[in-house]
Amino acid sequence: MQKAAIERNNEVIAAQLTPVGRETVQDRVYSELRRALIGGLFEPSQVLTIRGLADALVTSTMPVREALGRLITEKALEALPNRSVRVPPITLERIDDLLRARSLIEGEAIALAATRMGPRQIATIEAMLGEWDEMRALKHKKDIDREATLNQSFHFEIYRCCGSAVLIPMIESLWLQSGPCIRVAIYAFSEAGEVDTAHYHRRIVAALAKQDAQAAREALVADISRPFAFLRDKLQSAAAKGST
Amino acid sequence: MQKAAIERNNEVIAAQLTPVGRETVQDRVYSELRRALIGGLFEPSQVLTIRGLADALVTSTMPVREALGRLITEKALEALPNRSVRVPPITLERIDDLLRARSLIEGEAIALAATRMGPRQIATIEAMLGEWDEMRALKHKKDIDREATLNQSFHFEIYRCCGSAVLIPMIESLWLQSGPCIRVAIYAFSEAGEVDTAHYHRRIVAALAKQDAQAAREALVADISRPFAFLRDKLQSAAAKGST
DNA sequence: TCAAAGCAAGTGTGATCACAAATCAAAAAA
DNA sequence: TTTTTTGATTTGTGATCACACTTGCTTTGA
Repeated sequence: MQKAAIERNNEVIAAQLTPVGRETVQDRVYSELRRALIGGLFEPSQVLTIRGLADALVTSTMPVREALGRLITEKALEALPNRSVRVPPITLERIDDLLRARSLIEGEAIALAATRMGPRQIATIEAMLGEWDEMRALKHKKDIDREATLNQSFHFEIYRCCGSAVLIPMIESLWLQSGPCIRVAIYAFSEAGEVDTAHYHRRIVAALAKQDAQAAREALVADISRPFAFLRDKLQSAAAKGST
Repeated sequence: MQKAAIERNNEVIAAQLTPVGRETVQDRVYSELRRALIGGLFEPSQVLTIRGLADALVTSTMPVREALGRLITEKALEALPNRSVRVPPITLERIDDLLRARSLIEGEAIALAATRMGPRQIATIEAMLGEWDEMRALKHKKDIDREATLNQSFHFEIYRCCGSAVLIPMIESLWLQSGPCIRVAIYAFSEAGEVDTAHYHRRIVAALAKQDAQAAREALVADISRPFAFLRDKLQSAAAKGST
């Protein structure tokens, strides 16, 4: 019986081949819509149609409708009584609500991560800090998308260390919900003279390196509060102008 | 022009008729599965098939598969690599993880509610306390389902007062995830001599009546910790027995 | 001129079918 | 007896179709 030999041979093969995976169309549609939502590619209050998205993504309606259903249950999209779906509109209450929830949960996650990150993980996020500086050095083209992606990677690299399989999906859901709001603020930021995001990230890294959970939490809250505060002011002044 | 008269007539009609609503089949399937999950009707690790559920619910596969997809994104169900779906198995880590998340978020929700509940709302949950006592008075039949439903109503009546449209869906998601676990504990409770749930609820109501957010948070954490702690012990002793 | 009725295009929902992958059982080979 | 292979059944996925509801526009009537 050559069972052992066959087994060994299979292991050799497995070591050289990378798993091809078996992603469904629905998963791709879902991921794509997620990406678009977090990245703020859709505007608040914009309505989405199944057939429209299916055409844009070059598939049939079936994967799209299931992906939309999933996004609706995550509150990333909103089902109108007319059965059409739209990205939720921005309101003052919603902004405050989202910021409070994010501070609470992401704060907890980073506090947990602070006690669990080893030098290996710290090095990873420090490298991201460097990457950020690099990007700012050749700042002639403001690559907002790249900035947003890097920011996201930075945060989730940390959250992943919190060791909670329950908190992380909740954080993802919160990013999904605040994506369209945030993007509005990001655009405004880049017009109104850029604030130094890297500074806030450095504070976070410093706190994590010292394993200071409380400081990390505070630094994080300061970081995520900025776009919300900015957006809040913008909305309030717009409302004031509109009412006069 | 009799426009005003017609308008008035329509109002009269509207006052007598109750809106018929337009719930889709998918919504009903989703609600039903939610109810079953929170109520612990499915066992941890149990696998569910689309066609099986469709037969059980007497519909076609279409509404079921979309409902399942939604429940998977909420982590109420789990998608296996084989593409079959099951209710997530219980592990020690998961229990601790769920309890921590629930304490954090439901604690925050009740703290917010404590400052926002008026005498009207307090009266409502006090009435539920009374209903509980009533039920315990004629305790000859242990109606576990009714107890669980009442417990759920009690908690969500409070949470609804927190004024956060973001936190409440997260809490619902957490109940969905802990439902199958909790049920195991509940059954064990009713065997092993019932602990007085009403006592914990009374503590919560007392704290809320005094608008004492911190006390309310602590009382709540004590309340929701019990089944988790019980389940934790049970699992640990089972593991100890299994390994010897 | 204007409001209401009627019509047409568009949209979501559910059912059914085709196909590929997985699972399980029986049969064949070692 | 044990392992492998083969075949049948089950299952999830995606496409397509039929139907009902909504929406926006045109036409009709006052």
